[in-house]
Amino acid sequence: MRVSAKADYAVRAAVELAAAGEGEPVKGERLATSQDIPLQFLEHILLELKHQGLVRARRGAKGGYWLARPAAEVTVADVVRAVEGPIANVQSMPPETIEYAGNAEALRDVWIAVRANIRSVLEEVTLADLVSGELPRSVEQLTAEPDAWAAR
Amino acid sequence: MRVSAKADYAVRAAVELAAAGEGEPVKGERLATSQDIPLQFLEHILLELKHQGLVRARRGAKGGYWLARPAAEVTVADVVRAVEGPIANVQSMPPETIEYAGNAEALRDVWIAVRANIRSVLEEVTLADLVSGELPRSVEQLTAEPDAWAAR
DNA sequence: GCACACTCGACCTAAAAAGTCGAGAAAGTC
DNA sequence: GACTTTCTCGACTTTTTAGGTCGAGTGTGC
Repeated sequence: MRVSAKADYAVRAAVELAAAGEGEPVKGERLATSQDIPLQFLEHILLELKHQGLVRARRGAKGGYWLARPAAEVTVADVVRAVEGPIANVQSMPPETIEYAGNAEALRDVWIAVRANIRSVLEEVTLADLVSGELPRSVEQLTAEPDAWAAR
Repeated sequence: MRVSAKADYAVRAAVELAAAGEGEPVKGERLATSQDIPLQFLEHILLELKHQGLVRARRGAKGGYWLARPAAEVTVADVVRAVEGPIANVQSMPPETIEYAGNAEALRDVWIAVRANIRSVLEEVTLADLVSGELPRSVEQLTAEPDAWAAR
């Protein structure tokens, strides 16, 4: 139950693009240094984001990357899915396709519930929220509990 | 953002032990066949559960495994943590220890919120719930949304 | 035309996940 | 007390994924 470096990098790069606004394209190298991500690896990630239609790019002098849509219309879930595929799988299978034997039948519903709860965060937060630092109230409420900050 | 086969196996085996009740110990082989888990791999998992104090075991004829605590007092989170360590890490680091640069600062709070939401499911559901098939209301509500069953 | 910066496939390494093997040690049975 | 059963546990193998590198292209702007 972990977030890969790739997904983390992708979101951070996307946030940086969101912060840059509509003006000039941002060079890969600047994204790499400002978020401390290995450049070549980042370019692969940006390419995937481009293939998924989240990002656009132009080569050459004055080239670079920019968001294909307004930052307020791109959620964290969009970015994570672009590089990792469907969120929250069990053994690389979507939970709703799994058949559990006998006593474990109800376990499928647990994984479904977990996935729903993950989505409810990632699909609510947009890149614009991240740039402004103001998260949706439902998400802020979750981080408000001191318990949420305890390692476990 | 995926659940490993190991964690899935561990929970299923634990549910099977919960279903067996307080009577005789259950043999590894029976757990393996009833939940269709490779025996040798399962034995490693059971050993980890034993080391974490969730399960007890006895060797020899009439030997087998059983739960160390009543099934109603063991949550899915307990089992998952026993085999996978802390739930929901980013790049194998707990989210609260990560420092994000500049524009990505708020991202940490997002991961914290995700973790909190995962916990809120896994810490609510006990092995007894799974055996009976009756999940806590808060969890049932999550699975009630048709949207929760859509692959994405 | 030339420098810049993305494009993209091939490749690489390390670690983790998943699973197998086999010797040994405790528990019960006869 | 020999024997069988079943857990114990380290060592090993295999497969997959994560994470990262290289280098040859190709479009763009000046």
